Amino acid sequence: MAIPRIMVVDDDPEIRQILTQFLQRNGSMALPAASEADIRRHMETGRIDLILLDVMLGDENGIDICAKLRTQNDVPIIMVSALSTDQQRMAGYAVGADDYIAKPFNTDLLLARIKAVLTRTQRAASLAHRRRLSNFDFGGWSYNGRTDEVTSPQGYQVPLSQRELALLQTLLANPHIPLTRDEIAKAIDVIGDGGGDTSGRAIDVLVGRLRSKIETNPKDPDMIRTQRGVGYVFAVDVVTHQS
Amino acid sequence: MAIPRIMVVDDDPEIRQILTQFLQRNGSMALPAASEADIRRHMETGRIDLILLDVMLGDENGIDICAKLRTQNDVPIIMVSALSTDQQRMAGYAVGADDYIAKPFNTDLLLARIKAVLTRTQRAASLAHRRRLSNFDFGGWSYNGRTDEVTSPQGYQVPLSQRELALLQTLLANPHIPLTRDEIAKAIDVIGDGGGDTSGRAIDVLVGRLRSKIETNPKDPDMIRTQRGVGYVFAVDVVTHQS
DNA sequence: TTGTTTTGTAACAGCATGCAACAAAATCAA
DNA sequence: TTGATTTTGTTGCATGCTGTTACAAAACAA
Repeated sequence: MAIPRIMVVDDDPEIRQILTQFLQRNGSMALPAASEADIRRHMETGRIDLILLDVMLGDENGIDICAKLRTQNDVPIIMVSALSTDQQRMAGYAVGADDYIAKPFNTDLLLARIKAVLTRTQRAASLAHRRRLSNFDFGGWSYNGRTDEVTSPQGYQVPLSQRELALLQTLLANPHIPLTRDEIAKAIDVIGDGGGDTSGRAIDVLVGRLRSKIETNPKDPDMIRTQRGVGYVFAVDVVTHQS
Repeated sequence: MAIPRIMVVDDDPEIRQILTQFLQRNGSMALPAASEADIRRHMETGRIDLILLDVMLGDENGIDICAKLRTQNDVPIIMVSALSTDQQRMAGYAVGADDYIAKPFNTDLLLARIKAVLTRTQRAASLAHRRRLSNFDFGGWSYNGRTDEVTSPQGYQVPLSQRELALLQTLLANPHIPLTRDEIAKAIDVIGDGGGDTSGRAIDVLVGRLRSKIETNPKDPDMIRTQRGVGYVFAVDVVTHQS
C-alpha cells in the first residue's frame, strides 16, 4: 500500500501537532484538521485513508461528526477520547467508528490499531477513491469526474468555477432530494452561510450562477428547482458510470 | 546495513558508559557525548545514524536540544527519560523525537526500538533514492530520472531549470493529491516562501514557469491544476517504471 | 386587493491567482 | 578576475472568483 494519508481531527492545536508529527515520523502522511470545515475540505480535495477523530471537539460533538462522516463516505474512523467509559465506547461504535482508543494511549498501541484498521479496510478505501472519479450523465449533460469537465447536450464544454463545480457535485450526489441552503453550504464549505441565519444569500447567488451556465432557460430552470421555504432540488435523473 | 553509529548523549558519566558498552557489545558503534559541544563535534566529524538522548541533561534541557537537532538535520532521535509521564512523552514527540523510552528500561526493548527506528529511516531513505532514479510517463510526456531529461509527446526535449525540475518531481510523486504552497515550498526548499505568509509568491511564479514549458495551453492548464484557496494538483495519471 | 415573506440578481468589494517586468543571485566564459 | 548569461525571487497590476448588499420580482397569506 502507498503511504497512508491520515487526517488528524482535534481542536487542540498542541495535541493536533503532536499527533501529526508522530504519524509523519512513522511513515504516514498526516493531514491536520481543526474544524468540520477543515474535514470537509480534506475529504473533497484528496484521498483520505483513515480519520483519527478526537471526541472532545470544542464546538461540535465528535460523535455527531463521526455519524455525519459515516453517512457520506467509507473512510475508516478511529475515535480518540479522554473519557473511556463503556458508554462512550459503545456510542462511538454505534455511529460507525472502526476503533476506539482512550487517552492517554501508548503510541505503539496507536500505531498497531492504525495498521489493523488500514489493512482491514484497504479494499473499501480504494473503492471509495475510485468513486470520486465517476462520470455522470444528467439531462443531456455530462460531467467527467476525472477531469471535472462539464459538457452541454450540444457538446460545448462549459467552464465552472470551483464553487459552482462543488455545488453541481452535491446536486449530482443527491438527485431528487430537496437540499436546504444549510445542507448545501455545509457540503461545499461556504463561509458566509451555513449558520441557519437568513442573512447569508451566498447559496442563492451561487445557485443563480450555476443556473445561468447549465440551464437552457435560467429564468425558468428545469433542473435546479426552487422549493420555496425549503431550498433546492436537482430534479433530473442522474446516471453514474465509470469511464 | 553497515554497523550503525549511535551517539549516546547523557551527562551522567556512569549511565553514559553503561549505555556505550551495552551498545558496543550488541554490534553498534557508540559515540559518547556529555554536552552540546560534544554533540556538535560528533555531528560535524562523522556519520551519525541515530541519537540516544537523555532528557535530563544538567546544563541544558534535552527537549530543547532535540528540537535544535531536528531543525538542523534528519538523524533519528530516541529520547530516554527517568520521567515518563505522557506529557513528557508528548513533548518529546512534539519536538521531533522518533521514539521515547522510560528509564529504567529493558535492554531488549531498547535494542528493539533502535532497530525499528533504524530500519524505518533506512527504508525511507532508500525509497526516496529509488524514486529519484525512476522514469515517469505522464500525459504523453516522459521524465528520465537518471538523466533528468524531460521529453514532450512530440519527442522534443525540454530543458527545465533546477527549481522547475524539483517542482515536477514533487508533482510526479504526488499525482492527484492537492499540495499546498507550503508543502511544495518545503519539498523543493524554496527560500522566499514556506512560512505560510501570503506575501511570498515564488511558488505561483514557479508553477507558471513550469506550465509555460509543459502545458499544451498554459492559459488553461490540463495537468497542473489550481485549487483556489488550497494550492495545486497534478491532475494526470503517472506511470512509474525502471529503465 | 394589500402587506409580508421569499427568492432572483445586479452591483460591489475583498481576495486569490496569473503574469510581466524587474532585481538579485548564481553560473558560465574568457 | 570581469562581464555576459541564466536562474530565481519580488513586486505591481490585471483578472477572475466569491460573498454581501440592496432592490426588484414573485409567491404567499389575509
